[in-house]
Amino acid sequence: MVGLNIIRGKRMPEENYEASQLYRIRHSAAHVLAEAMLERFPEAKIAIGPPIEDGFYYDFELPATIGDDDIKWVERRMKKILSQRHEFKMREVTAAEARELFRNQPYKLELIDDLVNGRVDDNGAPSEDPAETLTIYTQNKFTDLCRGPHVQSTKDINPKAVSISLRRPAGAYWRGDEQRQQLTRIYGTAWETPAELREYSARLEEAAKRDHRVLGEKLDLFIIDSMVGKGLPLWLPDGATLRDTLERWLRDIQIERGYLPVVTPHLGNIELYKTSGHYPYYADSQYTPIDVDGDEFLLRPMNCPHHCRVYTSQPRSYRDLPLRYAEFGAVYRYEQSGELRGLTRVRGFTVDDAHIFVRPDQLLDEFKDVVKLIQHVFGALGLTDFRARLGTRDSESDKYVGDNALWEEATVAIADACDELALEYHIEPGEAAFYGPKLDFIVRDVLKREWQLGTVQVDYNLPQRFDLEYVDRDNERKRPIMIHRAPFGSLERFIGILIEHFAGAFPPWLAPTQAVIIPIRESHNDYARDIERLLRERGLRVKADLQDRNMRSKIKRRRRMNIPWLLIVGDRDVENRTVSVRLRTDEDLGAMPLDAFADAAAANVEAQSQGIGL
RNA sequence: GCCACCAUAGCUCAAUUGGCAGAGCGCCUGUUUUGUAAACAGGUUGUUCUGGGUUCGAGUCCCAGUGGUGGCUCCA
Repeated sequence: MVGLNIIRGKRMPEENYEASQLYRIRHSAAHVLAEAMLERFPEAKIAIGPPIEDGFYYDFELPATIGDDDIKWVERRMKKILSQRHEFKMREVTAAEARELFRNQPYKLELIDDLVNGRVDDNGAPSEDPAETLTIYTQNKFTDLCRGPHVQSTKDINPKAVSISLRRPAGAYWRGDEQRQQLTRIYGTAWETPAELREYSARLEEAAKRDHRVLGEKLDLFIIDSMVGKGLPLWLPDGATLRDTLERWLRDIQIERGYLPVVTPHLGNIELYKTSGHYPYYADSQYTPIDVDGDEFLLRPMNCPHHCRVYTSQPRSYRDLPLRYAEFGAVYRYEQSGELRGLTRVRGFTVDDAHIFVRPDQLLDEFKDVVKLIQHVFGALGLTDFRARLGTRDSESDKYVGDNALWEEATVAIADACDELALEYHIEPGEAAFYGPKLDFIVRDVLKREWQLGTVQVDYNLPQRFDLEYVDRDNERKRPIMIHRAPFGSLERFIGILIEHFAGAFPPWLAPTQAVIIPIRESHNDYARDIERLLRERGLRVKADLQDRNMRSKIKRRRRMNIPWLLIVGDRDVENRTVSVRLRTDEDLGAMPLDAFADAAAANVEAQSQGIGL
């Protein structure tokens, strides 16, 4: 097969992955998978089968639905082939020879055409250079169009370190194009040694336990209820407490930095979105208009149009800028049902939005301040594993507003700000917002899916479309520039990622319940209630567990809920006015004066410590 | 939206080739009064996702719908 890595945007584990033995093993395993599949389904059409992170896949057009039995059969057959010794033999062929060899394989013929016409290069990327020769690889009875490299022979692949049973067959469009044939993709994983395969399986199991959808249910944080609707999460009290804590924290930070609160409605007249350009450009992700007394209203997909109208509510002077309008604004977007996933992809979400209106001379500093704010937010939460992406306009697409000069200016401004902050970023064409380029902060969830969280965007277009102005020092009317920014991105997605990041064990300042008081006997209940009251007065989120059950079962229950501090109180504690502190890490700190605990806990929360030590 | 798979008590799961729908946890009642991960006893819990069909008989087989999961496409 050709090395058509249509894994756009997905990172390989290492820079030199393509040169590694592991890459060859996986590439070769993909060929063996194709060989076994052709034995099972001789009429199958083969597409492509590259190595990917942690494994490989191969796409097929199959004559029938594939079942578990087929997968098992193919896996057994692969292992059989791998246990024999078959060389991977490379041969150069002309295009004519290749067409003859693959005359019954339409996908291969299409690839051959593209290669010789120079429409794609070996990596599947657009290319100007026609390929001069093609290469094929043969092992056992299977030959594939492929640029290699491969292992020398099947004996270089340990059958015990290969598995194709990992995932069920999946649909995938030919060349990633929704309009084209849907193929059946079979994923496999392959490693150099069985021990590595076992580690990988263990890693998957561990990841499943951190899944925010699993923890969200276990910790009573949120539900997604089918009667309310897909992609519309309901926040339960503990989840809402976590969310509220984050909101208040960010709100305070923003007030310190001169942001001004605004509150605007979730609907707007369609004229608002025609003016902003959302209506045509964003149509695919909007809900159909709602008829209100003969006018059409849209559930808002973004908050910026409303904030632009706040700006125009008064004449503005150059002295007023920068103006920073902040709102935790709920937005609604139509997402295809198959794309919804827990809290990370929903249909209604809250953006920790702000729109900053600046003069041109203020743009760079203001942009840098925003990036620093985002870095501060990520840093405070220990989110260090992210990458910064500069999304630019795709020159071939027509889904953007505004002329090139403005886009160029905005893109340069972002790049300059990053350079001045020594922030590493990479450029991805086609990832811009429809009104301007943006800098995104991207993290991965437990299943290694990447999600965009924080974002900063520079926009010259909406100010123009809304005819925003300020009166400058020289008494001329000038156009402000707009910065759109959201450090969390969406509260829903951010918290989803945060749940996985902390594996549900939140630092005390975020934990919905920070401490539970567990009386040893019923006679200690009054003391437990006293402690509860006192700690609540200190601003701590605590509960006295007064249920009629024994202490040990209460400990077990609360441990499961990842409560940072358990305060066990018995006769000795009542007498000495102490609490016996047990940490969620199972460390027993022993008895400590109640006031000392209150001080230490309040200090820990105040400092937003990552640890739970006192 | 597309391809595939799945759906049994609040949760995790069982139910032989189609033959009376079960267990643990939870919940309720009583007994127990406990010093660091489950005291004991009894009780309760069902439109087997929904609607049709085949059959003497359907949790089990067939069709349609709904919801979920994995993947593709798309995106905060």
